[in-house]
Formats: sequence, structure tokens, C-alpha cells
Amino acid sequence: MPKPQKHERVDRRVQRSRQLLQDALIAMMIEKGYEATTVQDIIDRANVGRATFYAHFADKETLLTSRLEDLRAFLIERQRQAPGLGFSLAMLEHARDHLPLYAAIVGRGGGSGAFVIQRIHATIVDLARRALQTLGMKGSPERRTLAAQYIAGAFMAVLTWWLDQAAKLPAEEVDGIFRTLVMRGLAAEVDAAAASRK
Amino acid sequence: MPKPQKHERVDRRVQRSRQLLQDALIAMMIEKGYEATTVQDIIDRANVGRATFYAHFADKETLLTSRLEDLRAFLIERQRQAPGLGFSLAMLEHARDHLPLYAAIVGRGGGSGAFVIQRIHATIVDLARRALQTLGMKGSPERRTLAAQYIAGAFMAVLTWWLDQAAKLPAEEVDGIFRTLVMRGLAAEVDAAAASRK
Amino acid sequence: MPKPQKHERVDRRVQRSRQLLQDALIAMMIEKGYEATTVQDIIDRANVGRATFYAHFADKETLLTSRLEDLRAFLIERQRQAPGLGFSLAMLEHARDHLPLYAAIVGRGGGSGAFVIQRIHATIVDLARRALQTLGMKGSPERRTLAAQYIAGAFMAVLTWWLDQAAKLPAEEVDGIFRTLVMRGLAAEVDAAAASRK
Amino acid sequence: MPKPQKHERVDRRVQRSRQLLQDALIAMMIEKGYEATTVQDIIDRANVGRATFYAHFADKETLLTSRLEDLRAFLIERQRQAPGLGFSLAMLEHARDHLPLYAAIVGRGGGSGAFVIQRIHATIVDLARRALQTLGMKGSPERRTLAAQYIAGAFMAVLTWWLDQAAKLPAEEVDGIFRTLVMRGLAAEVDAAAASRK
DNA sequence: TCCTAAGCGAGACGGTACGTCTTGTCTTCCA
DNA sequence: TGGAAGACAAGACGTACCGTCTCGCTTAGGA
Repeated sequence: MPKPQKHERVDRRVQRSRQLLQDALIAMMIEKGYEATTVQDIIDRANVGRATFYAHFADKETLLTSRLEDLRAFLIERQRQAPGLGFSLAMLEHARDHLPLYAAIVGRGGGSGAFVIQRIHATIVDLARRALQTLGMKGSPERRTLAAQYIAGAFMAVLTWWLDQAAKLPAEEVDGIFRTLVMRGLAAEVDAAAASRK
Repeated sequence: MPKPQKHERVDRRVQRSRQLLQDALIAMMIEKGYEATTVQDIIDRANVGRATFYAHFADKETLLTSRLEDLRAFLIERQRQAPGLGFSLAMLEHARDHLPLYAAIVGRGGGSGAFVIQRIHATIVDLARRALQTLGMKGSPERRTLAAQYIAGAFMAVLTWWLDQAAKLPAEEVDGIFRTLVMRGLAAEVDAAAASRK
Repeated sequence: MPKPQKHERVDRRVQRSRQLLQDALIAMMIEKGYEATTVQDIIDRANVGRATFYAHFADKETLLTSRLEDLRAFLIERQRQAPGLGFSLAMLEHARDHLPLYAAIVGRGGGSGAFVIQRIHATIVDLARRALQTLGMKGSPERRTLAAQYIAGAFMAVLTWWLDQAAKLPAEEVDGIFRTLVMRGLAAEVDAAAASRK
Repeated sequence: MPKPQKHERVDRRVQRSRQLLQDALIAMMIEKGYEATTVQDIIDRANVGRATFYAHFADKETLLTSRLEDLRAFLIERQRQAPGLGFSLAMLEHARDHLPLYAAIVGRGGGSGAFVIQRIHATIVDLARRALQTLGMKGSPERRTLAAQYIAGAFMAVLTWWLDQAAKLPAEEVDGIFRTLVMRGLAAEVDAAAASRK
């Protein structure tokens, strides 16, 4: 029976502290937005010592990133199941399922969550690049990167707008519109077969 | 003859101070990025008293906004001259002509200029909406807003990517690619005649 | 007939401004105490421009001093009429007659008017020295100065206490007690005749 | 055995910081006077962070007060050993033993240390009141308070004068003169026996 | 009566201190 | 021995005041 080795084992407390801090960050983001949340807010909410915070995360940003890793993993998995622009619906659903959080990120006049949005954007760029590969996009790597940026930027803007509208339209409809706009634009450059399949 | 009214006149010194502060902000943004620039940096650079800064601008953000008004005015004018997606080339050229500044905004790992980018984004959304009007886009206002967001988001991403590449491609080429992607995507929804004209 | 020389003449407006400022200082001292009163407070109250203030007085302290000159002149005159410790009753009466002002100076927990009190103290020291001369005090000049300080310090403390008590005791009674304490203390060193006369 | 309770204990660092700040204040007072010393001066001298200053003391004044508590304790102890006007010699000796500091307080044209002097004055009033009780002074409480003020004011003035003279006279001689002036003045009102004993 | 220098109000300005806040490091003590 | 508690140095923030300055308007008082 594989009893965990001393040095491989991660102290349960460590995991617990990480979790408490991540949850506290989310809670505070909903309450006051990402920028306005201080490290003090987070550790108060998590009932954790200041030193503990810095033992686990270099700063607030790193804590956020650690949390976004979960999102990234989720999107990659969904994208694997539905190639093409599969991340689109997955992201929309995720946002809808955590509406208070996402509303806090995109709301408050816009500027407040800029940093968080840009981090998610970076993740989406990555997924868009994979999608274009799947779709067999032609052209130079440069063109492909440009297209990935185009797609990611457009998607983030649509997502943000949708959330600002309190996500009134069904996620599926927004996904459809977005995918149509993109695929028509790329029509001449992607493998038609792959595109239609998707 | 419109002799300036007493209460409308603005002290020459006031204009001078505003200008000094705006210039200093730009200089500091190039030097250390927007986020890293402190109010003290700005007033030191502008040779201006702290109180003077706060007499003119509520904070660093307001100062930035005041400066972006100039960009906005420039883009609106260019858009007027070249309807359709005219803002695209105008913005690319403006960025190319002030490359050190824009490089500082989009560079430094991404997060640093998030706030500035989002402000420009908001301006572009406005211009995109006007463009769609000019192009006679069909559909509900909702759809039109979504499309404007889509366009603005895509454009900002392309712009950011281009600048991160040190603006190696000619602005005209990037403009062409961007406009093609957008117009093909919207093909079914805009006045074909107007679109082709542009 | 002494026709006013051009450079000696003072514009009526100058006198008016000085007066307005002195009055405003007094008003503000009653309202918020000397320390808490700002130059802005004074010029607002006086309806006077900032430059005008500094044209007449180097700073708030100088303005105060100019006003205390009046008090000094008043006390010297009364002392002349009633030699010995004549300043005592004069000062008590003056304070009683301008109670709101003096109450503001000595009140507010003590520290607020320390500076003003010390200025008045300096005036009283001068008067005490004259009094000792009149009384024909013996001993070295050093001893005489010490005695003058002793008298002035004791008087100011008694005055302050009296005002803090809302000047409940009659000024004449306080004057009597004070003079008795001092004269008994000095008995061996002053001209008995002069002392009794007074 | 009084083991320190959790909430009563004070971190050693706290005591150290307080001490550093008090010492820095004294050093700066000698250097530039109390009024002219800024919080920044103090924390620079103490090698302490700005926040630390405000964590321990509400402002410069509170820091001064905390330091004067030591003086107060010293004087009370000496007064206990030598009843009557025992504080007089104690205070003179203390001033002589810390001449640079006291010289800075009373010097600089007078106004600079007014606030500090008034704080010490308040302490002396308290001691004078105790002295009068010991001496069995007769009369109403009002009269006793007046006398205490009289004594404290006279003493502070003598002390100030003495320091301004660079403390040339022996402290014992000044003490003698002061006590004589006071005791003669009060002769009729205090217990002759107690007075002579002292 | 006219003209001109001065006084003036209004308020912008550079400078500086304040008291508050947040960050990331470090120390103490408890479980 | 690891973590809660929190002190600490560093330094930015936005506010308040000071004493200097510039601007036009008003208003004496000599011509």
C-alpha cells in the first residue's frame, strides 16, 4: 500500500491554507473587486496569518493566477471534448455558473477588473491558438498568432458585454453568434471540412 | 467679436500646468509604465507642486483620461474622414507614431498597462458603434452593441499583439487583415454596397 | 505745519486693511483659537486678498504682535497712573472686558493659546521690571530681573486660572490677593514706604 | 507569581520602538526645537517606519507627553522625599543635568517651546497643590488653587529665566530665593510650624 | 477733471508636513 | 515545528497650509 513518503506528502494544513486563501480571494473579489481587495482583507477573511499568505503565494497576483489555473484546466478539458471554438461555450457557461464573481470582475465601471480580464484573455489566446491548429488554419505562424489574438480579443469583449448585460441572452445563443462571426471571417483560411464538422 | 468672458477665461498658468502634467505622465509611462508611476514621479518631472496636481486632476487616472481625450478626438476626426472601419488605420498609425509610449503600455509582461488599454478599448467601442451605423448594420440594437464589442475587442487584441511584435508588419497590412476578418464576418448583416465602398 | 511727506503718507486703504485683518484675527481666535486659525481663515473673514495679508504682515504671528501692541500701550498707560503693581488690576479688567477673547486664549485644554500667553507674559515682565524700579527694589540687577520674572509668571498663572474659572471672582479681589502675595514676599527687599503707599 | 498575561504582555519590539522614538524626539528638540521638529525628522532619526510612529503615538504631542511622564514621576518622587516646595530644587537640578535639552526648550526667542513649557507648568501646578496640602494651607479650595497656580507660574518663570542665563547661578541659590519669596508671601496662610520645618 | 501709480481681490503656484494605508519581511509565542 | 498574530520599514496617497507670485480691476491724490 503506497503510504505517502514524508517528503512527497504535502501537509494537509498547507492545502487547507491555500484553499482558504483562494476562497477568501474570491469572496473579497465579489465584495469589493479585485483591485480594491488588500492582502489584509484576504487573510482576515481566511483567518490566516500574514506570514502564511506569503509562505504560499508571492503576492495577490500569484494567488489569483493559482485560482485561474483551475479555470484553465476546465477550459482545456472542454476544448478537448469539443474541438474548434469549443472554449467559447465552456467559458460562457462557467461565467454564468459563477455569475456573482464574474459580474464583480467586469462590473464596477470597467477599470476595476482589468487585470483579471487580461489574465483570462491570455488563457483564451492559448486556447484559440489550439483551436486554429485543430481547424487547420493556413498561413504563416505570424498570421496564425494574429488570428488567435483576434479571436481571443473578440471573445473577451463579447463575454464582458454579455456579463454586463446580466447574462440575459442564453449562453448558447451568444456562443452561436460569436462562432459565426469568427468562422465567416476565417472562412477562406481554414480547412472547410474541419470547420463545417464543427 | 467674441471677447473672452471673465468667468470663461482660463488662467494661462492653468493651461500650462495641465500641459506640463500631461507631458510628464507620458514621459513617466514610457520610463516606468503607468502603474509604476507615482504622483510624486509626475510632479517631480513636471516641476509642479503636489497641490497643483490635485487642483487640476483628482488622481493619476483622471490625468490619463484627460490625455486620452486627445486621442479620442483624433480618432473621431479620422473616422469622419474615412467612414467604415476608418478608426483602424488611424489608431495603428497613431500607435506607430508614438511607439515608445504604446510599447510601454502594452509591454512589461502584459498586466502593467491593463488599465490604459481598457480605457482605449472603451473609446474604440464607441467608434465601432458609429462604424456599424455608417455601414448600415441590421439587427436589434442589442446585436449591434454585441458586434461593436466584438470589433473593438478584436481590434485591441490585434493592436496589442502588433505592438508587442515591435510593429514589424506595416500598419496598412495589419489594417487590411483586420478589416477583412471583420467584414467577412459581418457580410450577411451589413449593407453590402456600403461595405464594398469602404 | 507738517504736511505729510509723500512716502510717509499711508493710503487710507492700507489702514483699513490692517484693521480688517486685526479684527478678523480676533474674531477667529474667539471662534477656533489662535493655533487653529489659518491665514486663509483670516483673509476670508476680512474679505481681503492673500497678497494683501502678506503685504502688511510677515505672518500670523506678526499680526498678533501688532494687535498686542495696543494692549501693551494700554497697560503702560494704566501703570503710569497707578505705579507699583498697577498693571495687575489693569490687565484683569482688560481681560474681563474682553472675556470671550481671553477665554479662547486660555481655554481649549491649555496648549492652544500657549504662544499668545507667552507674548503677553513678555509684556508683563517688562511692566514688572518698571514696577520694581518704582518700588525701589534693592539688590543686584540680576536679582531684580529674577524678581520681575517671578512676578510676571505668578501673575500670568493667576490670570489664566481666573479666566478658566470664567472670571467668577471680582477682578479687584484677585488683584488684592496677588499683590499681597507678591509684596509680602518682597517685603524685605523693597522700599517699605513706597510699598505701603501703593 | 505574576506570570505576564497574554494580553498584558508587550512585545519587546514595541518597547524598543517607543524608546527609539522618545530618544529621537529629545535629540531633535535639542537640534531644532520642538515646534520645528517634524514627524519625518523623528522617524528618520529613530530609523523607524512612519506607520510605526503612528502605531505608538497619535502625534508629536502625544510622544512629548509620554516623555514628560518620566519627568513627572521623578519630581513626584523627589517631592515625596522633601515635602514642602521640594519640587523646586528637584526640577532645577533636573534641568541643569539636561541643560542642552532645556536650553533648547526655553531658548530660540521664546515662542518655540511655549507648548512644552506649558505642559511642564501643568505638572508643577499639581506638585504645588500637593505642597500646599503638606504645608497645611488654610482658606477655601479656591484660594488654595489660586496659590498653586501662583507658585507654579512664578517657578516656571524663574526656571525659564535661569536657563536663559545659561544656569549661571547655582541651582541651590535659585531654589533658596524662590522658596523665600513664596514662603514669605504665604506666611500668614500656612502652618508656621510646617513651614519652618521645611 | 483727468491720469497714473498703488492697493487690492482673487487665486494659482511650489513646497512641505500631515496622518492613513498597503506591501512584503521578520519576530514571537502557542498548540 | 508550523502557523496565527502582528510589529516593522518603506513609501505612496490625498489633504492642508504656507508664503510667493501673477493677474486685472479699482481708486486714490497729484497734475
